[in-house]
Amino acid sequence: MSIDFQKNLSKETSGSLADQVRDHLRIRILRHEWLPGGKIPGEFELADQYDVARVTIRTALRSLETQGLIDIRHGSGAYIADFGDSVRAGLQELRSITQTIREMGHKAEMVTRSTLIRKATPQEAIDLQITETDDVLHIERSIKADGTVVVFSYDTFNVAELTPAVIKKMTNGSVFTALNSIRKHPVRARAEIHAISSTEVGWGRDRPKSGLYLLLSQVHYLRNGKPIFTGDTYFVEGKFQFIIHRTV
Amino acid sequence: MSIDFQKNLSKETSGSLADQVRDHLRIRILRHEWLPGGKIPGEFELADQYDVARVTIRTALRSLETQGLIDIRHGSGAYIADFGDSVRAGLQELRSITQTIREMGHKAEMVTRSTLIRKATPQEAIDLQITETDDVLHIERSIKADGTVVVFSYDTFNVAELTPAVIKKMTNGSVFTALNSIRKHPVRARAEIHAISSTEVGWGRDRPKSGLYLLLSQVHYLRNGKPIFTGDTYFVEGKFQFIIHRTV
DNA sequence: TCCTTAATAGTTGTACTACAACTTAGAGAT
DNA sequence: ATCTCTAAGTTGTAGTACAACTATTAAGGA
Repeated sequence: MSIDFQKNLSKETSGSLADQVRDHLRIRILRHEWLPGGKIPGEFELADQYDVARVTIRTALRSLETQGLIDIRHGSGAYIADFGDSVRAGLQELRSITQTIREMGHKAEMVTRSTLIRKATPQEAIDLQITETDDVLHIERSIKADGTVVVFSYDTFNVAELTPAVIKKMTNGSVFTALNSIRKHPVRARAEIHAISSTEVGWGRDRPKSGLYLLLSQVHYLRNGKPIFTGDTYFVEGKFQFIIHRTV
Repeated sequence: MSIDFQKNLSKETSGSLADQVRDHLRIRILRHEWLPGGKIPGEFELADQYDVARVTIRTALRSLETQGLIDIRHGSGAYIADFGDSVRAGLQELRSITQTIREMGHKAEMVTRSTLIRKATPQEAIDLQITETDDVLHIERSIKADGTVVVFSYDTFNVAELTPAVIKKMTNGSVFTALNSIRKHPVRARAEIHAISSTEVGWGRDRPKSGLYLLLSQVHYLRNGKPIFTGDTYFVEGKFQFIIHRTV
C-alpha cells in the first residue's frame, strides 16, 4: 500500500519537506496506526512510502523523538512511546484551546466578554517589545466545554501587527485561525505556570466557587522572533487535563 | 579557535555522536556564547569544529530547534531563540530539582522524611506496569532552597529495578544521580499538572500556611519504555519559577 | 535437552558528495 | 536615492557507501 503523500501535503503545505513528513507521521501515530510500544516501518521503507530521501525521513523521525512521540533504537528501529492519547492534549504544543476541546470529543463554545483598544501597560510594553504610547488590543473571553466554563482568558495583542479584518475575526473565532489568515500565527511561546486561588478571576454566574485555577501566563512569538501577543489564561482546576512530556 | 571536543565528550560520553554534539552546543548556548537573536556558526563550520559530518551537525541542530532553543532559517542560518535564561528552569526538561536549584545560584537541601518498602497500590501497579503483589519503595522528602521549603515529594519506585546500594544512596542524595549509577535514569516522563489547595500536603513546621501548590504528578520511563518510578511533587506556589516552551 | 557461540540479515548512525532552494549583501544601472 | 540583478553564502534534499548495533537463526558442545 502506498501513501498518496502529495494529496496530504496539499491541504496545509507548510514548512519544509521534512516538516510535512513529520506532521503526517504525527497524525498517523495519533490515529493509532501502530500500537503503543509497536515498531514503525524502517527508514528505507518510509522513504519509499513518501518518495523522499532517507535523510528527510531521519530528520522527521528525530523531531518526533525530541517531541517524545517515538523512541529510536540504534540497530533496531523506531518504536511508539506508549503514552496513548495524552499527547493530544500536550501542554507544550501550541494549539487552539477550542480546537483541542473539539478534538477530544466535546462541544466547545467561546464567549467574548469585552474587546478594547487602549495604550499598553508597562509590563505589556516589555513583553510585546513596544512602548507605552503604542496601542494594544485587549480581549477578555471565556471558553466552555459541554456547557461549563473551563477557561477565562485575558489576551493583549500588538495592534501594529494586525489588520481591522483580523481584529473583527478574532472577536468571533479562534485567535489562532484569525492570525493564521494573515500568516502571523505564533510558532513559539514562553509560558509561566502558576497555581492561583482567587475570587477576582473570571465573571458571570458560571464563575466557579472554588476559585482554584491553573494560570498560564504566556508571550507568543512569531517565526522572526517578534512577540505578537501576550495573555493570561486561567484554567479551572479539574476541568482540563494537562499533560507535559519531559525528555532529556 | 578550535574546540577540543574529545575532551568534552569524555566526561559524560552518553548517546550518539549527534547527541553529544547537541548537548555540547546546548551548554554553549546556555552559557551565552552567542547573544539572544544572534547567529551561530554555519553547519559546515560546526562540522569542522567538532570534526564530524555535516549530517551529524544537522541532526543536533534540528533537535535543538525542536526543543525551542534555536531557530533555523533556510538559506540564512541558525539563530538563538531569545528566551534568555528561562530555558534553564524549563519544566519539560528532565532534571533533578536540587540540581536545578543549585544551577540557579541557590543553596539546595533535601530532607528525607520516611523510606518504606511495601506492596503497590492499585494505581501504582498500573502506572509501574506491575501487580499489587509486587514490592515498591516509597520515599517522602522535602526540598529546601536557601532554607525555605519549596517542594514536598512522594515518590514510589519499582524495587525490582533497583539494588540495595541504590536504595541506600537514594535516601541521602538525588534520585537521578542514584539511578544514573546503575544506568537506569529515566529518559522521559509523562506528567499531569494540577493546582492544589490543601492543608493535608506536606509536614513539619515549615509547611506553608497558604496550602497552595502546583502538583506535578509523574510517571518516569526508561529508554526501553518501562516505567521506573512514579511520584507526586508538590511545588509551593510562588517559590519556584516554572517555564514551559511551547512550539508547533 | 540445554546452553553457548557464531554467523547472518536487518536497522540505525555517520560520512561524503552533489545539487536545489533560499537568503543576504553588494554592484551596477536608472 | 532607489531599484534590479548578480553572486556568494547558507540550509534543504538526494544518493551512495559503510560503520555500528540489534535480533534472529544456526551450529556446536556439554
